[in-house]
Amino acid sequence: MQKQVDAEVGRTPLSRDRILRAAVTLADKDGLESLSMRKLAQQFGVVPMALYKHVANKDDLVDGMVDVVFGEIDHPPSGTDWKTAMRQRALSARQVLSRHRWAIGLTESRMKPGPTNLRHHDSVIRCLTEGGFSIEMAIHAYSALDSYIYGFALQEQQLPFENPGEVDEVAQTMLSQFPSDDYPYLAQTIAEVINKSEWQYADEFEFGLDLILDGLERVLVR
Amino acid sequence: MQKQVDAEVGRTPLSRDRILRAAVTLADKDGLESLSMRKLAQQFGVVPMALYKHVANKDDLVDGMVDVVFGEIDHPPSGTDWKTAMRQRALSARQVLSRHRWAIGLTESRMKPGPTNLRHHDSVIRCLTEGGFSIEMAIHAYSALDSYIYGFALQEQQLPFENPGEVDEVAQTMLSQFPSDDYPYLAQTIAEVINKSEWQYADEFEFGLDLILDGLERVLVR
DNA sequence: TGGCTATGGTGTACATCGTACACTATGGGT
DNA sequence: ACCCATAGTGTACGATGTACACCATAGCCA
Repeated sequence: MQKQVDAEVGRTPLSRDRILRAAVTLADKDGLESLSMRKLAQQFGVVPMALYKHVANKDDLVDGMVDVVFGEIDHPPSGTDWKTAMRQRALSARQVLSRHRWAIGLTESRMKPGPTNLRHHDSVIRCLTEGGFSIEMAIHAYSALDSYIYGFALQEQQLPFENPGEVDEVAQTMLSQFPSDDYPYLAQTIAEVINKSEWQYADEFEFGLDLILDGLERVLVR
Repeated sequence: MQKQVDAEVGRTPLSRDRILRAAVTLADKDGLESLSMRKLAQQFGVVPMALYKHVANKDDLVDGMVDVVFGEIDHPPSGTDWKTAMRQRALSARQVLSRHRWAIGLTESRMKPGPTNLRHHDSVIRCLTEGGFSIEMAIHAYSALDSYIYGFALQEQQLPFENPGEVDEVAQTMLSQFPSDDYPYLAQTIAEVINKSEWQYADEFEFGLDLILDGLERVLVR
């Protein structure tokens, strides 16, 4: 009987994996805020409580989603020097985090990291130690790099514009909003941004990244 | 009549400011997750809807809370070189963010920054340009530093332990949890952490911070 | 002095959420 | 032929944000 319904609706059985994937795409589209068990269940043509056979509760769901996202980040490739490997990983991480902007503040999950996470950490530390870092220095380096990466993603997420095209417009209205005498330096900065057309915040990423990587290299060889 | 009630209960009139402060301390105590309009209203012995005379809705409330928090961050002090000034600001920011851990992921508020925020930005840019940075370089520097600061706070917030005392314990259970053959480098790292007693993640902050500051100095004088 | 209106607090009501709990159908193993 | 683990259903409850209509007060102008 139920089987017939399933067949009619063209329903594949649920699974933690399918649920997590659907949840991620849903969050990508509408934000995590508006992701509810009910809407998620609807995606599968299923009653909300059905999800709870595969997921302990909403927190568990979100933990799983975060794990999926972090699984998308490339490991530092082997076969190159640590610097380009870590650089590549950083770029991948930024891409992934900007694809799943909702995941950024959410790393409470990592209180109990999944295997995906652990494997990634292992890869990174391996890359660094093989590149000549002591364990202690590797910790320093890893912490510095990831802080920068997540922080950048965080800032990028909360800019008052979404597309590069909007930058000028937003900047203009900001300038007109407040008397530039109140915030002279800020006003000058905004003017500069308007001036050099095609400025994108995303381009800032590599500047800071290289600052850190170069700094690490310097303390390494010392 | 109402006045009598107010007097009996010892009630001062509400105000946006009082509400925001109460909300912040409440969030500090129990986390933002469990901050509800009802609980907040209860703090004042008032019905939930009363708050809406001073606050547009919960988003507006949170925006206000974030603004309060960012107002606590020291501006870069004038009268010193840019490097120590910016260093001091960074330390202050970290302190504030670790005092209000809930505020870290929440900067969607800054989509419409309050005056507090604008004034702070102005201060920072001023500090940098007076220190010899071009506007373009100041943007680079500001972005790099703040990305690092927020990212570090984010990471710190989501560590699997709260007090330095727990570090060893957590590390031990982690080590025993997974076969160290699966994650050899990670295992080695954890062992190292256990080994050097009194390791605190907080100490990592200054390493990365100085990495960035030194890097900035170098590109400045170049 | 008396009444008008803006302001701020009240009460009720509703939609939406996460999820506990009891149920039913199914399909594989004995 | 039966049993039982597994997966999906249905109903129900408490909590939450907030719309809307209401009322008390205080300050103002006549």
